[in-house]
Amino acid sequence: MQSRISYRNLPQLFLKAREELICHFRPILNHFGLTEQQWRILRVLSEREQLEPWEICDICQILSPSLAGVLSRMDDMGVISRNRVPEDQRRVIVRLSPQGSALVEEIAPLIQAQYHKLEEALGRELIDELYTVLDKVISGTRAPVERITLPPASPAPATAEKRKRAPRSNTRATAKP
Amino acid sequence: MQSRISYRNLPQLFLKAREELICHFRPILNHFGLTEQQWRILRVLSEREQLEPWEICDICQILSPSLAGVLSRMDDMGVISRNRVPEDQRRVIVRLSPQGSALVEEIAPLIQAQYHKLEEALGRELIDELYTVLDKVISGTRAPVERITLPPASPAPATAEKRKRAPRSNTRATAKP
DNA sequence: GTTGACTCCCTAACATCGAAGTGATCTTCT
DNA sequence: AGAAGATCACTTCGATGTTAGGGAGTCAAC
Repeated sequence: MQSRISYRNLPQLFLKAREELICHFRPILNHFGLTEQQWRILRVLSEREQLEPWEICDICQILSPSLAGVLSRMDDMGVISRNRVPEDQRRVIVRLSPQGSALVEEIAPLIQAQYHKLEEALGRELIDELYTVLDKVISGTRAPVERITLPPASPAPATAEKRKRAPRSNTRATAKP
Repeated sequence: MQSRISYRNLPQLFLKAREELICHFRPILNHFGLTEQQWRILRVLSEREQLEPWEICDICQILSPSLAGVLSRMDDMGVISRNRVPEDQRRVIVRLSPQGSALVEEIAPLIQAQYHKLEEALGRELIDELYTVLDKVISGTRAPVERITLPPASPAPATAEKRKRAPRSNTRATAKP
């Protein structure tokens, strides 16, 4: 039978390409005890002054449940502040603290420098091409992608009980003595 | 001061673009109780017959610690088999089980169909462009990217104790009674 | 003014990521 | 043979991704 997929795994290629880039920045962030997500938030806050959580979710590609923990930790670190909106007690305003601003000022030049190195290695053209293509994929200015219809549910394989590692074979052990 | 970064956040754009694609496939995989990583592994195994864990890590962009758990669960599900290499008891061979092969046969046409819809919406040219650009980024056939040198360690902000949500303001509460 | 729908942020539970480290096995050198 | 070093899968720990659901606040219809 062998029903093959004629397309290369696109999401996977994205993952690989992204890793190829991010690996040049990760050491910088680690150096300051920051995660990638935390930096994304810091950077956006430094450009937008104040944001609400749902905006951060949208801009930074972080799901709401993740963001709750991330913001909580950043608050504890003292790099951001969270305050309820008086008019609507459901909403929250997130800002950089002075500490947070200082941190961004300290890191930003390093990130900028690394981007420059990256551009030198990859070439200006490729970088521009990247921005262009990625924007095309992201912007919804195109025909909506149809969803295929799914067949009736095939029962999911049984879930686990106790997991075990690959068993050792006794080939050698029994042969030894 | 305001040391700005003149480059748009490239890793983030990758994330967004990738999400824009993967969101069309996630429902299919969820329908069969599979995660994205599990499917990546299944797909690769269906093409390569047998692989060792480190190869899967490399091909599927999964870190070794993650893979341990993933393979363990997939083993429990009965879709793969793990066996030690007799000649080298450190190594492990991973294969599809008959169940696993059947599962791939069941899912592959759906994935293929969704790719087709995707190509219809995005356009053949864009898809091809994507493959080309991503490959350029991935393939090491270019000048190595230099690493900037890091300044001496700035002490990481203090870590957390107990986290708290954004405090409720009492504006309304105190004004009410 | 109370109910019901809705929005927003949050928690819970589980899986994965990312960094660091462990144990067992194999290889090489002495 | 024996010791040092390398390899490989695995584990540990804290943070984040994903899915599902809960609690408080707002708004509109009744």
